[in-house]
Amino acid sequence: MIRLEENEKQILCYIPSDFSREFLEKKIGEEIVVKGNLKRINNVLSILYNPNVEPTPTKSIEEIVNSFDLDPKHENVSIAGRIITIRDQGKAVFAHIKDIESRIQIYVKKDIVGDENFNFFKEFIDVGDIIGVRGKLFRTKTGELTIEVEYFEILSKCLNELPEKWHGIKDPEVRYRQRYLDLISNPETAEVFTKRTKIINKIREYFTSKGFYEVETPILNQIASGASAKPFITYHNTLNENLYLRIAPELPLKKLIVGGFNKVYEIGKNFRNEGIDIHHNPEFTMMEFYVAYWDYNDLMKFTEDFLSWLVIQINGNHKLKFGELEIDFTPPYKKIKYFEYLYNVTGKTKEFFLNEDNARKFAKEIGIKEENLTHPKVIDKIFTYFSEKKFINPTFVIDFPKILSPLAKTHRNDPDLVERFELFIAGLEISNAYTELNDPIEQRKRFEEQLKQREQGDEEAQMIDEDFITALEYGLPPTAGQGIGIDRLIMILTNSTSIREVILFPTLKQKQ
RNA sequence: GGGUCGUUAGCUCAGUUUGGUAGAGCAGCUGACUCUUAAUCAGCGGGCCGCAGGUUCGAGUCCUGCACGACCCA
Repeated sequence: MIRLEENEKQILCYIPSDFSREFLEKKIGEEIVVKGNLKRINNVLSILYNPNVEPTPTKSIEEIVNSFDLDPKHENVSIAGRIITIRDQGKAVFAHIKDIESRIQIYVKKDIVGDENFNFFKEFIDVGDIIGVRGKLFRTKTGELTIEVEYFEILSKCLNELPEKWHGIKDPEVRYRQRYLDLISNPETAEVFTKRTKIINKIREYFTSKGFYEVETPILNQIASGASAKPFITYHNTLNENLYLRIAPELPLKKLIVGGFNKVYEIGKNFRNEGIDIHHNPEFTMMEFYVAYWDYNDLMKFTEDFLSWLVIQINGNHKLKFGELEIDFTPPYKKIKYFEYLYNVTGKTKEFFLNEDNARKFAKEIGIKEENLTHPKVIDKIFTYFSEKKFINPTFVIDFPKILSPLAKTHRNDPDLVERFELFIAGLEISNAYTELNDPIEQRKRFEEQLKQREQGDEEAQMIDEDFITALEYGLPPTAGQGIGIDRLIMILTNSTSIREVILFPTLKQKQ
């Protein structure tokens, strides 16, 4: 269907999604100025994108809905948004207009807008169009807040049909590839992503109130540092060298503590060249923060205060549902010692697991393929095997083996351990933290140990970063630092069981 | 990497067991209706059945391969 008609001085047209020049030429009548010149057709099309945005919205739909909850008193308002439903009553039309947060009903009455405008509305305005309206607020007899339209204008034409109004978009592939359709047609999706923004705003609010500086450190680096992960490699033309996308911002942030910042944090994307599943996306949002003169005990206290505050802000109380689970964020959170836990579930001691032959033999017995793993990785696998999905309420697993933690400070009471914890919630690893290793001589030894593991085939072992060691040589104060997986935290706070449900445009394979 | 499932109208889905003219609801189009809200009523149009092969007189349906996606496992 296509129609080009003159309405006063405007030319309006409906363009089907499969329109072509030939199609237009064939269909356009002789009396119409457009003759198939492509430029001219574009001019006609440009009318669809009206540059005169009038009426300009005075308030968002959300603000109007919230501020006129009881008696709207025929207040005059202007709003704009996308039409999602139209109910034609003959000489009056009801429609709903929405944006990301809210929707409101409009009432277009022939008596009020006049015959010509009313006919124009019925003829040319479709579900999906973006329109602006001005009018008086009232309540219908069923009590719904509604705008009685006095003036309206089409602001942008929707050339395709919207997804079904009742079921929305279900196909996960379409939801991820065309997220805008998901946001338009599925209110639950819109809620998750507006909540995501609110959560991140609240995090910034909290850290700012505690005296932290927010900083930005490089994404492009000569060395991928700060975590055990495979990096993405890219290339800079004029420098003529390969660069790595960061896998963590840890080392640059610690350099800022050397520089005199006492409290810093960064929220940003990390990139890890690894598999994709419900808990992993190759690019994901990480928060890291560092505090001079704190240790990991201070961090645990801080984390309890911060998380329980955040959950109240977002959820209203400390208990929230996650899938089948109920999670209680009331502090204090349980602390479980790494090797104590392993002893309780296996009957084997720290000394047993720190012996490589024992660890490998044990791993084999429980069905872990250990042949291609380094000793630290074997221990890590064993711990994961016994702890996976076990810690539902927020739980700190503390005092990790030193050989798993090349950047963490040796435990004050045990040379085999480091002062490190991971925070688990709903069985997910949400956070990783430690008292920072600030001895440049020991840091070099730890890096050299990593190099050995790399030579043994562990592609995730960390690379030596000489610049970082140099920074440590100038003196890193005693410091504690923590990383928080923001996407996973948002999953828990929005009851989303897949990471793709909290990332607007998750990584997908190119469609052929 | 392995397994299971999915891909049919713009959208949500039937139809696959047992091969035989491609279906519904919503959306769209035409008409009626000045408080509807999954509006209602009457009528109409709409398909590369993911792609490529194969079996068959005949394939949306059976077989093989491929693509993309979801879930589970490693």
